[in-house]
Amino acid sequence: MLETCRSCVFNSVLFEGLSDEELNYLAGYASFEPFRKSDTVISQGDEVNFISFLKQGLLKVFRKNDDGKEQIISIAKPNDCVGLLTVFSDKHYQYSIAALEDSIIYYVELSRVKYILLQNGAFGMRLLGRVSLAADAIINNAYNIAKKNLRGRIAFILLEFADEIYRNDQFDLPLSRKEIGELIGMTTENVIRIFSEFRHDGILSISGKTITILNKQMLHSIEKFG
Amino acid sequence: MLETCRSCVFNSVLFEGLSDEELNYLAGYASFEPFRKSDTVISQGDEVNFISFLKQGLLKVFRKNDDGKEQIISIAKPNDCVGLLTVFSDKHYQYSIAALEDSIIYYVELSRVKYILLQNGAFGMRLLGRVSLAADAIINNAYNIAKKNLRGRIAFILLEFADEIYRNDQFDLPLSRKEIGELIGMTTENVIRIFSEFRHDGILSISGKTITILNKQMLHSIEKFG
DNA sequence: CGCGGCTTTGATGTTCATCAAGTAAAGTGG
DNA sequence: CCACTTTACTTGATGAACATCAAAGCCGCG
Repeated sequence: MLETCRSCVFNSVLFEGLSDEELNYLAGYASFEPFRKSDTVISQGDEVNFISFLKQGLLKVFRKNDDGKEQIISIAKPNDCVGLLTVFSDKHYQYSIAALEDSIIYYVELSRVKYILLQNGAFGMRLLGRVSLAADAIINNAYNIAKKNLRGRIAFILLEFADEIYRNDQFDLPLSRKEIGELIGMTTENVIRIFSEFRHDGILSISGKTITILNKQMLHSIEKFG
Repeated sequence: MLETCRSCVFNSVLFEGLSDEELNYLAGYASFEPFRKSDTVISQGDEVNFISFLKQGLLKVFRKNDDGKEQIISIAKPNDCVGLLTVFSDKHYQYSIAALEDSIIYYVELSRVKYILLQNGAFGMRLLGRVSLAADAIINNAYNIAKKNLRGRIAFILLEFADEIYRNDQFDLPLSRKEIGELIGMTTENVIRIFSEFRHDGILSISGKTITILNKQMLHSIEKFG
């Protein structure tokens, strides 16, 4: 298992700098699990026993509002440590997580991570950095989206899918129109309306879930000034 | 200095569990600085060399938008570790900080904290918990405010000042109407309009900066359903 | 005293959510 | 595999919430 771990991205992201002994201690109890599209990975309220790492696929992190509506907090992409932020602040997950595509998740026992944390201060410092960065990203994202108008928000997430997730100007949306609304805080109807608008303006070509970005420059300026 | 430190809240909040030796190592190079109302404490871009702790007073943490407008991220109150979140993720502050009231800030050298972090894993674990909690709080706050309507947002921050900061239903607002707008994402005009509305409805009594909450129950239900 | 920033109120227009209604697609059970 | 049900998608009409613009009084400060 050690060799596999050393070469796995999980290692390079989170566990770099650990000794072979430490890595073995973790790896011996590491595991992985495949999920099918739309499977539930974690339910709000579940006990936090593992650190989870998305090896392959795409997840949505979401929670239920007071009024019963779902709100998507973030999209996890490959090589993300899922829910790293809450692992150290709560014994129970405050969010649910579901697979948007077929996914593979690696687990390492949290108790073992904590054990090593106590021995190895440098590891703790790296973790601190990563947790802080993750928090910064979420906070920045939330503020950026909140201050944009609807067209700007749609442009923003389209560019995110194209540039950050699929690295291609044509891709299949892994989210329904409704879910997109839940992600960027607007109604389903307006998501559709603005998609149509962008299609009429020749910015997008849309066929069901398949999106092709035709005028990226325009999309960028809508995102910036929206 | 050791005795002072042991009894200081800074200690109980962040440095509990450290040995006398460790605490001395930090305390020997701790310092404090008083600020007058409206003084700048930290400027966006400053190098992060210290962990700062607000002993007394009130601060605003803010940043400039792309369009030049200021946006208030959070209000720091006594016993808060100011900017704890960015200390471990960046070498430079991404936010500016200014004093809303006369304040006293304690500093501990970051390099010394990091040195102890390397020696003492338990300290790292506590820090991780605190950083995660701070992030959770900011994220929750942002989402909660964003989904409220304007009356709900005003109710929310009035209750925050009354219950969390001043612990009194009468208090002097430390923020201008404009700053309140920057804090909860609305225009100055609408802040004023809703203040007036609340006054007419007998919920508040307003005299310049001095606010008295007359009908707290009403305010709570506006905050909840807004 | 006069200037600039803060406060206040009113009028106007834009943006967005909501409601309604219909079509298309995707599960589901016989 | 087909009828049936549900869920997703789409467009239009309407109204509410909110920003913007305008104008005037107020206050502190050099």
